[in-house]
Amino acid sequence: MDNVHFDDVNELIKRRIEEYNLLKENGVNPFEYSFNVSGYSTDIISNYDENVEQNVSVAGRIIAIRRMGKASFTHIVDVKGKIQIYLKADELGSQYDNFKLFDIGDLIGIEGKVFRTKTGEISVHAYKVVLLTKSLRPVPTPKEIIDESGNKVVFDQFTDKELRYRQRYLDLILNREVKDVFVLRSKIISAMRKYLDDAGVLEVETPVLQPIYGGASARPFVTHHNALDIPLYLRIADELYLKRLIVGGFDAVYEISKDFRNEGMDRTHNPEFTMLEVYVAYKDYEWMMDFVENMIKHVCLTVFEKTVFEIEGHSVDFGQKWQKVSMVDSLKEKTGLDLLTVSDEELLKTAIKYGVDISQAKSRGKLIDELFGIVIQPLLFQPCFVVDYPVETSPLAKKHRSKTGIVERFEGFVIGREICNAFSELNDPIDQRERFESQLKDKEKGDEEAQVLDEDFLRALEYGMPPTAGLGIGIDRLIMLLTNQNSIRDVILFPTMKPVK
RNA sequence: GGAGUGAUAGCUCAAUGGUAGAGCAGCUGCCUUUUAAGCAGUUGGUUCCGGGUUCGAGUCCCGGUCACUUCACCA
Repeated sequence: MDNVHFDDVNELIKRRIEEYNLLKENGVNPFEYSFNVSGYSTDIISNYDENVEQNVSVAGRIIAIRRMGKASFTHIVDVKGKIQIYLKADELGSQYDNFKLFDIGDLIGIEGKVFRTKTGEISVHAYKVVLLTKSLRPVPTPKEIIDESGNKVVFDQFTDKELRYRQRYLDLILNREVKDVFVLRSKIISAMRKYLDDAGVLEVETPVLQPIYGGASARPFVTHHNALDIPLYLRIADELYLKRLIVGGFDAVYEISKDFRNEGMDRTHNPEFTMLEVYVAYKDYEWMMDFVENMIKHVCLTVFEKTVFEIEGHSVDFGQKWQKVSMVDSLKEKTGLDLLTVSDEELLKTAIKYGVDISQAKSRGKLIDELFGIVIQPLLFQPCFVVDYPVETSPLAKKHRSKTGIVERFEGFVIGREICNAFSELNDPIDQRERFESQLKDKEKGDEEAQVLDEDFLRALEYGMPPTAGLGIGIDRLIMLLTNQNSIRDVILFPTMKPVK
């Protein structure tokens, strides 16, 4: 005991260490090396056949114990779910005595036969029970019942959000639905990869540490490389590197990776987040619209086997053709303002009228973005593509082939939330240089998120980039939508937290 | 960054400015098909941290920490 170090020893931990010592005295290894498992809890239950004797071996963590003297019931959870175990003293002998020293939280292995109890629960009648890992910390003990209407009711649920995020392992042990969300997250990303791979798009990896950050409007994290003695930035987007690869002759590439933006945190923002970017040569944004639409539909069908989702009270159908909404036309319709011809003064006046905070909007492009966000965005429930963005808001997008002052860009929206951003990529290096220079002017005006000029990227464009369609999808937000989660922290396993103390 | 709300036993929560409590978990008994098992008994507290007011502070005041909600910014 004296050589045991816990930062917060209490009676419960002391008792568990005592049990750990007693078990060792009984010749039990409290930290076993392996255990052969024949199947998982929920599979055992669904494969039960009362006419066939089935012997199984399962392993899992004890979440409940009901001791009745010379017999006991315990529930264990494994990766798929939970199952009840029945143990009898006269059948287990010394193993039963050891079981008396087991606690909620311990990991155990069981061999036994499947049966149905008097009260109807399919369980495992153990003829062997071994301790696999002794849990030295008390695990919280929520309890649940199924009420008359068949709904699950949980008592003393582990709900403290701070503890759940900081100690996600406990959250995963105790809240089944949390694990389900992350399994879905994995499946969604797999389905996207499969779709992209099957479409002949090559998965690549580009630098996270960049001497010049670019590809998005955001403030970066800065770090320092000791040997080179230079600052390096954690990437805010993959865009400029992926386009260099298109210049290099790959004609379709994608990357799924973490981006980092040094900005505020809230329900929809984590400092590091997962982004998918796709670039396909010889295609334009019209082609990309069909591509996104089909990819999302494919994900819905393979992971959820449906295209209609109930999201915040709205029935959203990812199976229908996505409607196109023109930013310029819709704003003209609602506000009477023609973005293409309006003067700066007139734009400012209208922005104020609709409640745009002009102290934050440093540029014309930002004002237009804000105005759209307030006036039109909340109206877009069904999946749709917003098109016809003014050139000011999109420094990396190609000018529209027929409409002046407009770029070939679209953003996908679902129930008023943006889920993707794409353009016909700007590949004219002279135009690109002018756009960067215009961004520099915004930066001088105080726009900290304005993009910086990347000379090597311009040089790459000068060698010639084929016409290219590009796409970005914020994966975390897409997963929030599809799994009906209200906070980005509920789709990120270990969200960024401020350290305690 | 602003505003609001909150932090009490391992977990979930109570407590007019007046002895910090309950349920679960734990511990001691009894109990060989229970299931929020049951019955009897019992342990457990830096009330987030630091000041202040008061005869007396979990409670009121000030400062701080962390979280959540919301606004701003952004994806």
